[in-house]
Amino acid sequence: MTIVAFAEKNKAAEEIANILGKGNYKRTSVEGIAVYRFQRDGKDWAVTGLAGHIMNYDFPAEYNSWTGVPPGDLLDISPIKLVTKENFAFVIERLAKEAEEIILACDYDREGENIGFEAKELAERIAKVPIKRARYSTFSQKEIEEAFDNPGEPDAALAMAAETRQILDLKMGAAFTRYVTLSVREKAFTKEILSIGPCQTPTCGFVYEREKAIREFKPKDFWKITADFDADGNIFTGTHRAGHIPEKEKADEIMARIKGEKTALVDKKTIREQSLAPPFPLNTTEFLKRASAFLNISPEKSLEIAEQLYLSGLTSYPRTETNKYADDFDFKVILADLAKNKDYTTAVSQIVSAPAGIKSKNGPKDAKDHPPIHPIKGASKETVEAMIKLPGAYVVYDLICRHFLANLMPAAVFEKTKLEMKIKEELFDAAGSIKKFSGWLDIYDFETKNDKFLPDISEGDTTGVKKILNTASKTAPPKKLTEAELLTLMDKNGIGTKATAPTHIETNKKRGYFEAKGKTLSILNTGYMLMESLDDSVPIVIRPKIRAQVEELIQQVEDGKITMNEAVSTGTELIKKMYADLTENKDKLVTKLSGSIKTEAAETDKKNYIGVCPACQNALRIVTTDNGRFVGCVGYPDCSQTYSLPKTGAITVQRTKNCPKGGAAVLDVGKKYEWAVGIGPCFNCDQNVTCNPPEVVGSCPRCKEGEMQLIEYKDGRFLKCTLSCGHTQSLPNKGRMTVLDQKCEICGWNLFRVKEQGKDALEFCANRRCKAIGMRKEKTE
DNA sequence: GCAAGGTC
Repeated sequence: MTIVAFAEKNKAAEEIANILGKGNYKRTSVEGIAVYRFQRDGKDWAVTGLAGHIMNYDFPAEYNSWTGVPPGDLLDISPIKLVTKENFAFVIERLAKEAEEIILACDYDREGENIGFEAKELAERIAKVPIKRARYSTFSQKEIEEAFDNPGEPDAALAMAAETRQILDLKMGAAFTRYVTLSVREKAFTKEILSIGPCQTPTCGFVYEREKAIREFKPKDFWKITADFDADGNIFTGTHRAGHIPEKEKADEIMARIKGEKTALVDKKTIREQSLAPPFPLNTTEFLKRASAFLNISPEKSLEIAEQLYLSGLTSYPRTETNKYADDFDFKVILADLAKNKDYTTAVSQIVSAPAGIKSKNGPKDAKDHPPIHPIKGASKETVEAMIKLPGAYVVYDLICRHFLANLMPAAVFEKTKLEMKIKEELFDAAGSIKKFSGWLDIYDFETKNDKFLPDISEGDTTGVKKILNTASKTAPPKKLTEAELLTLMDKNGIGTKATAPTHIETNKKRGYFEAKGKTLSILNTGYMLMESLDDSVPIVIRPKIRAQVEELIQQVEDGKITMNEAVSTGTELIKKMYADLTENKDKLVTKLSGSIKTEAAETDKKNYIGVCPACQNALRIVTTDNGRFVGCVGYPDCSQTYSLPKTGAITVQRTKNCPKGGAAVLDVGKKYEWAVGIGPCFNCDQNVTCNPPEVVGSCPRCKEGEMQLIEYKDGRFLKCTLSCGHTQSLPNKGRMTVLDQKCEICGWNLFRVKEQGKDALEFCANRRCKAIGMRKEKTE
């Protein structure tokens, strides 16, 4: 008989076997899954690692049909739990047969308890043996031994808390997703799924809120007064104390008081040292934020790289909330190894030779899960790239190493100088900053902090005033949300976990709700329309509150205050209420979303795409029917915006031209003329001369007042006076003709250049009344 | 086909 233990993952199982077996264990394999066997106190032990959850909730098969089951019905039925990783289930059953006792040894948290219960459920189908729980937070000899010497009882409440989340998330996600997707498909053809979820939707909500703030932003005027001071040729700038002045009169008053002043007084000078502490050790969220901000790598990719670095033994486990090292953390071995990389040698020797010893600047979070992300081994760029074939592998490794080193280095020190300058009675502020001691910044050069110098002057000194400026300006709209900011918002609001935040961001990208351009996120039309309609109908869904409410129910289950069933039914009621709000506003939702989907389709149909509908912001495109053609909105029938088009002639939409009168687009009709959508033919327009300036070559030799204009038509070309004197002149009809910038020295007309195929190009004056006529210059190409 | 959470 054997004592069987289940850990959350293989790596943990091996650690446990190593510690409990005192380095003496045997690795066996069942169904390709490692089982570690060893002896302890005369007993046989078997430890295996699962792979996170091995079961998952789903609806019974008869509810799989999206069209056959009204989505709302999903809220009234109970999902069932099914095994998703059969090979692990097999190993659990196999080990249960030989077990005299089972110890659940997954991570010490809510999901870990739940994963243990999955193993428990499968094992209990096979054998009735005592099932215990080993609780540990680190893989130290002492903690592991204690955890397995005195295992406790499994915590059903904790495990059921996770179960509550699983059921409520599935119900809400499935019902909402099916409903929105199917409703939109009634009006617009799309194979895409429009998903809604308790984490992904608030995540999109953050991007939407920022975008909305940008779109609704109204810039405000302000004035700013600055002065350039001259201290013995050293020029520095100060800003008037009033800062941003919203009223022009006020700024003008100040200017009037100091106009023409040539000297200023150094009224006050303060110098203080400011130290900048190194960053806390890296936890997952902080790591993802920095990788995005410094390296421009998406959270999803960063986590994937960190996972590979971890599996290759280069860095530690990448999923942790902790940003504090344990008291007995061994920095020395790692530091010695890091010195192998020449980029780190100097920093390492600084750290190990510090008189006060090696000291970490620890953060406040100790989630008792894993140590902060840190390097395990020092490696060169070539080594890392040879081990991990992912773009960005080395820069991510380098970031982790530099962060680790920076954290152990002394604070940087800056000297901050403030000058209060007085021009008459008006106060101006100037600030300077000089790095006195670089400390950790030596190794961590991701954020550059440039020095800003001020001249060496003292209180009571006077300086010259070179110029005083009153600059009119406008307040700037908020900036687009960055991926790093989004991660912060998610973390603060409890949306997702350290390990899932990147997935939620990725889901939104995959659904076409928002996209990343470099570090910044931009909402896409579908995402904006979805959020806007949800904001109108079920605003709670796009805000973090929805997660918080479910989280509170879960917490009550965890605390044993309510049962899982009670929590599920309360939670389901909450979802039903939201679902009712959603269905009540179906029309609005569908109109906006189907319009946005059709707009995307129209935008890719370049030939017929016209532009944005002024009435509804969807797409305008050319519609051709048996009765002719016109420009219509994809939002039809909800939007009936239309424009007529000329009845004949091939139409080409000009992408480079905008109609100054506000036509929706400018079209070429045949090769004959232009037409502005919503305005009409360009030749009837008073703006035509501005839009299509005639090409003139010189003054009219007959009336002397008009200019000779080049007229080109299908069958030929000639010159015609722009005034009504009626003078015309023919031009050679063969070859490609261009009017040159160069002028005829005799008559002042622009020279012409004609190139016939197979012949040399000719440049000449075309003026029949010019004395230069006939003096054609040959030009070889 | 739908969620979010583990882990690979």
